[in-house]
Amino acid sequence: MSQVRDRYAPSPTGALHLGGARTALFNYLFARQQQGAFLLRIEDTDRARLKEGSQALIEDGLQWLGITWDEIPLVQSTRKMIYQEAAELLLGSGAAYRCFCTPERLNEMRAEQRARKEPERYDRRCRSLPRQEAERRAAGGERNVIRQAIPLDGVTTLQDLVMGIVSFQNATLDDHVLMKSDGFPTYHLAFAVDDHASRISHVIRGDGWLPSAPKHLLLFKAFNWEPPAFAHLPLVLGADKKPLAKRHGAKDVLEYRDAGYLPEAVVNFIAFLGWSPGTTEDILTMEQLVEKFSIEKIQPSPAMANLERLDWLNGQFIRRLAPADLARRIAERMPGVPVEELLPVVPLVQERLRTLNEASDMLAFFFKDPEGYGSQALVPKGRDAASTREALNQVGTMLERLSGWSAEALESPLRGLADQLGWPARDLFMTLRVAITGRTVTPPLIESMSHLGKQRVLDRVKRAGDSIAPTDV
RNA sequence: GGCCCCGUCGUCUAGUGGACCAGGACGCAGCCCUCUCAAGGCUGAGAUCGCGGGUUCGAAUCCCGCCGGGGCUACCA
Repeated sequence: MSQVRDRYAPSPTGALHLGGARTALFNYLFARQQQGAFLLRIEDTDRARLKEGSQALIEDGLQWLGITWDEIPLVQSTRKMIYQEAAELLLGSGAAYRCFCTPERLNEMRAEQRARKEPERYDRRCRSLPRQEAERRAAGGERNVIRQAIPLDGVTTLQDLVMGIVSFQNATLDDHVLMKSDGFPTYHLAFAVDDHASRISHVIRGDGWLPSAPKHLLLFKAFNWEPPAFAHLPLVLGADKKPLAKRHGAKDVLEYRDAGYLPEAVVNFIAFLGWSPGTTEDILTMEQLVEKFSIEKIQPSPAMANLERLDWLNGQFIRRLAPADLARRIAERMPGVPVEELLPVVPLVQERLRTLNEASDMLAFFFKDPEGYGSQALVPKGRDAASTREALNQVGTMLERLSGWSAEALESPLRGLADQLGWPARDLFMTLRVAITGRTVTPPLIESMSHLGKQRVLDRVKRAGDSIAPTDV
């Protein structure tokens, strides 16, 4: 079989959301695995819906995920002439015809069809217009569109790689518009012309296109071109069970980046939306996905995006990162903190993170003193302020005299002191934790103290002790 | 309305006639570990495989009907 070539063909009407990203990913995985080519095509033939900057946004999203394309993206709006020539070809062979019906007439026609509970379809009034007459009127400047002349009978059968065999009665198909009166092609024409021109072997796209797939097949036939293989992907649903694509406010993938998700995790997450390797493996890198991907394993039923799973996956991927790599990624999110200073403390939080953004909160105390303490937090349940202050004093004195400052050197003296005070170690540790970090949830205390350094620890212990107001005593 | 697609724990899924009184994962509950929180380990609750009929010695798996959900039905993609 000849080379596999596939593509992702978004229309630039907004950002890249998870559903679109998944379509792109599946195309990418398949092309890579088959050592073929993955292309990007910009479908901007609808001038009314164009959004400025959307193409760049989509490209940024794909690049962030590591989905790269092999050729310069085809932009449809630059190919107007080519579509027009293709339409002429169809006109010549009778596979298409000019239609002069006005929007008003079409509206009336549909209203009547609806009233009679008939299928709403173009009634083919212009289909019987003699060719010469149609061309004369068009040449005279009369507004017209070009419609596909669908065969009046017969069956068109699609061998879909995901959905299986799907058959359509030609009689139920509409003579839809191929060329608009503004000279731009509709999706259908542009799709066939471009996929043929790009020698696309596999069309992997959203299943919203399934109902028009027979028309596309018929178009290829009319051109006498070899049609590509089709794979229609089921919808991705949001938590509200509404299709992601249509859901108001479907999130841009770049928002996941900003929220502290790893592209590796997002890729893994969307790969499993409607696909699985057929084993119990659930953490796969892009390379492994390329290796294991197969269109046959794509589920034909819609998948709901379960964001709790993304959180878990992200944690898993964070844990698998080399500490230096993690430090670098965290540094990007903590302006003013150099990577070198993050390097030693990042291992303390690596297995506690679910997103990159949580790191700055967890690590903040290494870089600045706590804002202040409520004695509430400092004083353990069942203790009073006076004895807490006394405990802090004794810790200070003890630590000051300590010669070593490794975690090992710190631990047993601290436990010993707790014993001496008659406090459970956990209580003393909690008081110290709050004194040193200003929070009750932190990385491991002793190691944190060790990394923080003797002087800063002593300062904070003293400040905490002093903060317990005499009135509390 | 018409055409088309889909239907296994809350969610993602394994499963393609016997090894399935349905396996894994997320989430949830409990226990263990433990200086907090996580991570990790163990245990548990959770699916009469949408429903009803067939076919078969035997069906989540094949057939038919029904129901439910969704998509498309534009000079949008």
